[in-house]
Amino acid sequence: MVQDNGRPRSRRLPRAVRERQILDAAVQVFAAHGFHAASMDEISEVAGISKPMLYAYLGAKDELFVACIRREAVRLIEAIGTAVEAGLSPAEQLWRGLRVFFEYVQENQAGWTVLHRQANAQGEPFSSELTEWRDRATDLIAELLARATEGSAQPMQAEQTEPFATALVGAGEALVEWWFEHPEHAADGMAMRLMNMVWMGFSDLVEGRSWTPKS
Amino acid sequence: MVQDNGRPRSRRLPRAVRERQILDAAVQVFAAHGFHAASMDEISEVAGISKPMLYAYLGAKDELFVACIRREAVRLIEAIGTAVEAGLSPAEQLWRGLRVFFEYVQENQAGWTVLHRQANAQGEPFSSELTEWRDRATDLIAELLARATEGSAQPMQAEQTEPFATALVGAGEALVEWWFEHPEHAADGMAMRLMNMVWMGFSDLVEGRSWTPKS
DNA sequence: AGCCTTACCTACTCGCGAGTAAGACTACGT
DNA sequence: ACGTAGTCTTACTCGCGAGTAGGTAAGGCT
Repeated sequence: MVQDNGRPRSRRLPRAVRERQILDAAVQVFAAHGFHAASMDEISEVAGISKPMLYAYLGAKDELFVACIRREAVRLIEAIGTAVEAGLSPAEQLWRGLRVFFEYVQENQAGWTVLHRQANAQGEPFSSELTEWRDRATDLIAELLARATEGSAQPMQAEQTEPFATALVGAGEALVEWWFEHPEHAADGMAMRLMNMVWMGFSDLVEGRSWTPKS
Repeated sequence: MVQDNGRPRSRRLPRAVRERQILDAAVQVFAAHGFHAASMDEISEVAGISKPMLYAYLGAKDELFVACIRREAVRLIEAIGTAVEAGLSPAEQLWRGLRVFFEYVQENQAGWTVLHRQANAQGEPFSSELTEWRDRATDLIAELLARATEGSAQPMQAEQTEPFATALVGAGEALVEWWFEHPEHAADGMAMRLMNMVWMGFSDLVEGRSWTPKS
C-alpha cells in the first residue's frame, strides 16, 4: 500500500494541478504493484481525490497508464538530449549521456520502474510506448558509435552499432537494478563503471587501462 | 488468445504427465498475457484439462506461477552449468556460457519471457524467485572475472566484478530482446557479439582488435 | 463380485475492482 | 441575485475471474 499523503484534501484546485497530482500518484502506485494489481481506488486515494475525477481528467485505466509512460519517457529523453551537446567528442558525449541517465533514475525511481519494468511487461499497447523511447535512445547511441568509427580502419555499419547500442542500454538498465540494492554509490560513479566497461572492455581493464573523464 | 491444441482431451493420464502439460500451458499463457491478465480458465483450456485439476495438481494461481518460474530457471541454470566446464580459460568459459544461454532462449522463447519479463514485473513474492537465479548467474560470472584478473597488475575485487557481471547479464537480456526482432541471426553469432563487446570494449573494436573463438 | 483410489467433470459462489449516474458545492461574470 | 461552467462527491452497477462443492467414471486389487 502506497502511503496516503494525509493532507486534508485541498479543495477546488485547477485542473492542471490535479492532473499533475494524479500522474504523480499513478506513477507511485503502478511502480509499487504493477499495472493490473494497481487499483484505480488506490490511485485516487493517494492522489487525494475521488475516483470520478480520475476518469474525468485522465480517462480509463489504460489511458492513465499510457500517460504515465509518456510523461516519464519525455522527461528522460529530454534530459539526455540537453546533456549530449553536439560538437563534443563521442566518448565525451557518451559519458555525459550516461551520467544524466543515472541522475534521472536517482531522482525518479518510481518513474523509472514504471518505464522499465511495467511498460515492458504489460504487452502490446504499452510495450510499444516503451519501445519508441528505447529506439530513440538506441539510435542516438548507435549514431554516436558510427561517428566514432568513421575515420578508423573498420567503420561500423548500422547492423553492427545497433545491437551494440541495445546491449549498452540493457547493461545500463541492469546496473540500475544493482544500484537500487547498493545505493551508497554516487550517480557519476555508476556512469563511470558503465563507461569503462563499454569503452575499454574487460581485457583492457585487466591490463590496467581504464577510461577517465577529462573534466 | 493462446491456441488450444485441439486434441480431443486425452483421458486418464498419469499425474506426472498432466503436470508437465499444465506447466507448458501456463508458461505459454503467462508469457502471452502476463501474470494478472492470464486467466486460470485459459490455462486449463490450453492444457486440455478442467480447472479443478489445475488446482488439485499445482495449487493456486500464484503457486502455479512460481512453479513456472522455478522450472525455467532450473533449466537455464543447469544448461549453463554443464556448458561451463572447469579447467577452461576464463575467456573460453564465458564464451561457452554465453552461447548456451542464447541457445536456451532460442528454443524456449516463452519460458524466457516468463522468467525475464513477468517475474520481474510482478513484485515481491515473485521477483525474488528471479533474483535468486540471476544472482547465481552473476556470481558465476563474477568469480570467472575475478579468476581472470588474479595474476594481473590490478586484481579485481568483488565490489568491482559484481556490478560488471550484473551489467553483462543485463546486456545479454537486452540483446535477446533485439534478437527477437532480428531472428535471422544465429545463436552463436549473438554470443560472439556480446563476447566482443564485453571482452574487447569499444575502443578496441574501433581499432580492429576483436575476439574470436579458438574452436 | 465388490470396493477404493485416482482422474476428471459441470456448475456453481463470491469478492474485487473498473467504470458511472446523478447530483452538490463554489466562484465568478454580468 | 442568479446563471453557468468547472470542481468534486457519494453511492451505486456489473462483469470477470479465482476458487470450490459435489459428483461421475475408470481401472486396479482382493
